[in-house]
Amino acid sequence: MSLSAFSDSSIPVAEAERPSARTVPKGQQTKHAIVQAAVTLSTQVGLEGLSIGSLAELMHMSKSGVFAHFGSREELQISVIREYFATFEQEVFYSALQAPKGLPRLRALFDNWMKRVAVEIQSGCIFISGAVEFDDRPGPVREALANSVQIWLQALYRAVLLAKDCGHLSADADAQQVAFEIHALILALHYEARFLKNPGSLARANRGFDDILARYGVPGAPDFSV
Amino acid sequence: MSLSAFSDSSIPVAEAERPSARTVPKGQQTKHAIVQAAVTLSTQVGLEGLSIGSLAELMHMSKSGVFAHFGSREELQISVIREYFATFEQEVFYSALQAPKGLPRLRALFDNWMKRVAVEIQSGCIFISGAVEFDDRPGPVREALANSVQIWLQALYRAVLLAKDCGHLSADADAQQVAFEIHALILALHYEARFLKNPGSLARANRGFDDILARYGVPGAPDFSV
DNA sequence: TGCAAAATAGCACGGTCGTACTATTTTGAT
DNA sequence: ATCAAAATAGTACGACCGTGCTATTTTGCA
Repeated sequence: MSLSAFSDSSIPVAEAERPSARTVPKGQQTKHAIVQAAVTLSTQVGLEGLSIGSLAELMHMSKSGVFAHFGSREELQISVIREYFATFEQEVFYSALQAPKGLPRLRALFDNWMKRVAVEIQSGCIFISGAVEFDDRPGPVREALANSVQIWLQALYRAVLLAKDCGHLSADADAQQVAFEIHALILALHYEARFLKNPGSLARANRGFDDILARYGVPGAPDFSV
Repeated sequence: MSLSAFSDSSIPVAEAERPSARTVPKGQQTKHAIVQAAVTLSTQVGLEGLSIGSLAELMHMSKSGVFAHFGSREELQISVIREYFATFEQEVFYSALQAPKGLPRLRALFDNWMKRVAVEIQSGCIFISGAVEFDDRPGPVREALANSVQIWLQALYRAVLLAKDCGHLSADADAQQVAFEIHALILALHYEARFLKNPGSLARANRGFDDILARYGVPGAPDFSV
């Protein structure tokens, strides 16, 4: 009936999108759209708070319609983690590779990370909420989550190492220690800004990073003491 | 019937305890015992994961029996927060007041905190899990939680200030910044040790603290460069 | 255009949750 | 020992959860 032509809200969102690349099956398109929505939802309510019912409602689909794409809630959660990690990798890691090796790249890494967290102060971060939700719950979800984080922290660690190799950081700087302290700053920023709503947290995280560089940095290195 | 004399497991735990102080009503005793159990449970599954059913089972009581003491789940959660904060205050804060003012007391504060977190790596920390669970959920529970944390962070901040006043920390040290970075170290320790199970986290948190003191400490101050 | 296959919907089940209501047991002062 | 009050148990309700099952609709190649 012609009325349905006006009820756009009842149409699955994927249907409204450009079918950019042909030969890509419809189901896969909507699945991707579902995962995208699930990521947004998870940042707000956590991976545990993510329910198939609320996700279906958000997608204007039936519960079973959503469910069929994943086969289990765990598989949905893992898909969310993978998608979240992929965009994190893109926004923070790959985009920092454009900066010159050494200290500039390390700073780009941190700046990109800070940019993300600044947004996540409003929305939430799956790597942080997920860590709390799954620190005591073994299983594939926990593994996927821990794996993603470890990969990223390893990348950060290697960036510090590279900065040492370039002579931009003191040779006796403990790279693991530096990475740990950078991670610490981000976690404190998230905690104090998002939960406590303390003003000035962002500036303190930035200053903490500068202090680390001041401590281990080598005078004359590029991008030193900004 | 005499059989009941052997079924100790069906007796509420509070009944088995010494009724130390007379005139203290029975209900209040069991309520306290319930809160204690609820704290233990909450450290493991979070304040959100805490359910009246599982708590009742743990206490060998009926759901309604437990429920009646609080009137709502929120009130139970708030009781848990209060109790948790009270023991935190005792273990970390008050017990550090025995140390001399200034840097020694600040170090005692940090050491006590570290001692707690070292245990909570196994059990969990309500101030951290609660922050994630309630960062987006307004209400009395969130308020009770944020209040407790703010009080503690204020105490930490004042301890840094005092160390400055005593001349143990450089006069141009930013006390807020120092407190922020100390908090950051604890959060990173909890994250990397409890969730990622990275070895060496404890040592890195300790070393981070020493580095802070080395950065702002005044040579000749008591307890300097341990 | 037809038609199998893929995608989605509908429905039901068992489970857990918080909590209201009522009944029973236990407490403790007299 | 008595007996009101306090503490605890029993039961039920509606809501939401994940998920299995069977229809129905939609897709996209022949």
